[in-house]
Amino acid sequence: MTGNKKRIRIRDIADHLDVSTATVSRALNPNTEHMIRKEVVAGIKDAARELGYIPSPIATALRTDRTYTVGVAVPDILNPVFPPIINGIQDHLHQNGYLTLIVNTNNDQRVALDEIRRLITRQVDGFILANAFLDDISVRECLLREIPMVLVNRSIKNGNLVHQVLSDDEFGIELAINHLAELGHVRLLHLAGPPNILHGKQRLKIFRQLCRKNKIQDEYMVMDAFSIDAGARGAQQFLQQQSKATAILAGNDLMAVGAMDTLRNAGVSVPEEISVVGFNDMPLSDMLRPALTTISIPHMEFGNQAARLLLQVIESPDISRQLVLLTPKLVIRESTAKCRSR
Amino acid sequence: MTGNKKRIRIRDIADHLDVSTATVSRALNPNTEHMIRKEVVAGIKDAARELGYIPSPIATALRTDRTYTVGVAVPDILNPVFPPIINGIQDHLHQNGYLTLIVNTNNDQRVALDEIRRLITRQVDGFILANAFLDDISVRECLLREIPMVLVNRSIKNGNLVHQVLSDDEFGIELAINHLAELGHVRLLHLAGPPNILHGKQRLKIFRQLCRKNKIQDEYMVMDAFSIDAGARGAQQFLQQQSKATAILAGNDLMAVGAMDTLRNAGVSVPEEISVVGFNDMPLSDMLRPALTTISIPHMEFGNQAARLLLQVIESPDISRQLVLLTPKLVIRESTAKCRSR
DNA sequence: CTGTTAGCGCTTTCAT
DNA sequence: ATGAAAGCGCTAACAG
Repeated sequence: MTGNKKRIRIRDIADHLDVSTATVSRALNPNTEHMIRKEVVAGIKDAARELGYIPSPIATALRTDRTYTVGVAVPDILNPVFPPIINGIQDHLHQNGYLTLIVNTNNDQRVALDEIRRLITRQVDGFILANAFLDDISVRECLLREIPMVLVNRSIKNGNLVHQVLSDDEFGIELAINHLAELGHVRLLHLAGPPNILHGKQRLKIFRQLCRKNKIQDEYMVMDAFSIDAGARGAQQFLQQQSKATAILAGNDLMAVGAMDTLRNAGVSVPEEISVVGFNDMPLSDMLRPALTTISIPHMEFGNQAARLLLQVIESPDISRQLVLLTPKLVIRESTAKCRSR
Repeated sequence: MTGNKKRIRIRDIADHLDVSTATVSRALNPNTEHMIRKEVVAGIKDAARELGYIPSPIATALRTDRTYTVGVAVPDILNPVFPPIINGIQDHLHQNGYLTLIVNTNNDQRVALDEIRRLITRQVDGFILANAFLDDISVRECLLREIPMVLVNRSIKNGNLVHQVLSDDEFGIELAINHLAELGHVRLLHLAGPPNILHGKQRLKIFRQLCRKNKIQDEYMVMDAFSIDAGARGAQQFLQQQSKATAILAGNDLMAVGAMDTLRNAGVSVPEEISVVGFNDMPLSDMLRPALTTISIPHMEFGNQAARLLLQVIESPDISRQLVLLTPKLVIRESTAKCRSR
């Protein structure tokens, strides 16, 4: 009913108080507020409130080249690990006045690059990438253009080029292997993720090292995705090969889910015949039957830290490279049990 | 290495070819391209490519008041139903050159309103809201400000005021009740969601109607959330009350998960002793044990349709109100079985 | 068909 | 401490 159509601009406030637009602008900006007499500032703020002034972020962006938005790329929003990470990122960014632009890349580097470029065109102030491959063209692009960026959860081969927030995989896998060893398992199978992704390659490497160190027989299969389907295929192969392993360490929870499903369909019971350990402790992993024993990473904290780091980088682009390593923990549930050698 | 610092603007192309900026602008805009001689257009496009011209969406937005961004609000990104809906939305919007701004409102109307206002400040062209309460202040705000908006999955009391993409709950619940009736269940319990949300109120109402019509004993509990926890509490109450119901129709899958967990912990087996039906067919519901029988809604399609509708509304704001009703289907898995009266 | 010109709303020299 | 004025990059009257 109130035909309150017109947007209030700085000009309106200025006219209203008979000062210049420059003065209004300065009074309303915390960084320049000190340049203006206190009383004047107060008057301007009052008028702004009174008139219902809302600054135009677009005009500001055009003028200052800062948009207060950051782009976030995830490989697969359907993977339950990512929503909590996104949540953590948004929480922190939001509190600091930033907007979050989320894009889903479907695990495809080309798609990712396209999206990243679109966001660059939109002038985002920086990126948080959760979708990095070991050799990643999007990361390279950002590096080249010197756009503030932090990698979360995944990273690139040459990690010292970038800021990163990662889980301490070595520690995580050690937890898993110790747990399994204590249960009497001496022959383990690792369902590894794709070798072009950090966790795929690194977890496998650590797995093999630690097995050797602990005198445990190590088997492994390198799968082509961190998905339920890949886990299922891995388990199928495992059954066909008549492997002697008594426990499976999956590359992530989704793979664990797929593996358990296949084992169950084949009449192999978990954990009685085979123990399964996942990685991530994604939401709902406690609601599976058997509930999944897994290496838990602090999802939200991942997001928070990544956001915090990025804002730091945006403020001081030349800050030295940072690596934040978050410590995982073992969550023992129902999918692991004492080894009953077969 | 290429010190390619400077952004190429329309001005640069114009100078390069000795035409005016207006001509360049027109040549590069599909809607005005026809005003310019073909050869000139070609020349301009070539030069643009050659010089690496990237238009500034910010300048365009300032000038035209169109940002080609839309805001999407979800009540809880951790609920697995929403990621696929978001996916569907983004797919469609992206194809049409729009950017998606996703905000998570934690089921809180105040938070939602704040977020919506922030996005309005950022000049989004429209909203897709998946978080509506029956009486929703954010929806009211958008209505008041006449901002293009479509509601998806949830709606408001006075639905004819808004564009909506919803599931046909009546049909869905009918499917569920028929299924249960065929299995011999004559006493059903509905775990209803909060009555201030469409699905909470509506599904309960339909449930009661259809039970009456089918001569089925209806029981129900009204819970305060569509969450695992609420489902668990509902099941607890169910056990304490020593209800005679032999099947539970949960308000959504999360509630079903919580209920099944509680039943299992109490030593009540699903589906042997109690059948459970969910609603939504969220990702992973097929990986639960027992795998969840549920009413499946086409998540992606929800998103697609909502996006399609919104773009339509943005183009023609005065289009008549639309309601898109998507048909659910019953997915029978392991959580329902023949009634063995207790 | 094309050019001239005037802004969109804001910040920031430069001057006073 | 404040104001005048220029301009970020683009589009859209208006004029020819």
